[in-house]
Amino acid sequence: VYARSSVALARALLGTLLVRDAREGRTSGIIVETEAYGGPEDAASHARAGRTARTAPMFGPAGHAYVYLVYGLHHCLNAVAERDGIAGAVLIRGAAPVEGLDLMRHRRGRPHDADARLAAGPARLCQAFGIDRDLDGADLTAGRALWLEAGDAGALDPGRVVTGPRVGVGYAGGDWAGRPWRFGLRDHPSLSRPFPDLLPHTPPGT
DNA sequence: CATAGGATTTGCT
DNA sequence: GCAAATCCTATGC
Repeated sequence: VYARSSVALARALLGTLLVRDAREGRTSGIIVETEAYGGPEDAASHARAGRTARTAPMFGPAGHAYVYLVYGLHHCLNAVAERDGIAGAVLIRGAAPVEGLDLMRHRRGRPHDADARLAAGPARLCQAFGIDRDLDGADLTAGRALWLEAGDAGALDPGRVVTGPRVGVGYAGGDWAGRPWRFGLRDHPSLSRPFPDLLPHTPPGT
């Protein structure tokens, strides 16, 4: 299921249930926003520098977690795609909380946040689900600490799926920053941020 | 070995 | 709207 292109996997993960089992309890949520990242050819991907100690999981077998620390204080969760030896991963950017909302709120330490915002954003999601680098490389198909369930993904309305440019990758050259590799459910309250309005395509520089 | 910068979030102006 | 928080990685000398 995971051993396909990161773009295909990013689209497919929408509507699936992300489940975290920890000592403090169980938390889960429906994934509503993802982003695809490629291999060394993708100037916006961590794999752009080739295989390193940090990015090794991206080059490993599909269905494992790639968790990294960003800006020195936030964690982000990816599901590894592509076959073993080929780099590719899907950043999980937002989920609609289903189970363990109290635990999520406690982990977040922000009692007044709306339910839908508890895991809206890649770093908020990791904080709400209690995900850190201890889970880097974890097997998401083993069903132990962290896994994905098909759930009622079939109930997802394909007409609600929208795409757009990936977030925060403006440093990437060429057309990499502009590729519509971000996927989400239109107008969902648990998006990290709105998708840009779909406008008629205009050539660059106009 | 030194240093620049980041797949973010939050709080203040 | 802007900048701080904060640390690890990647790169260059």
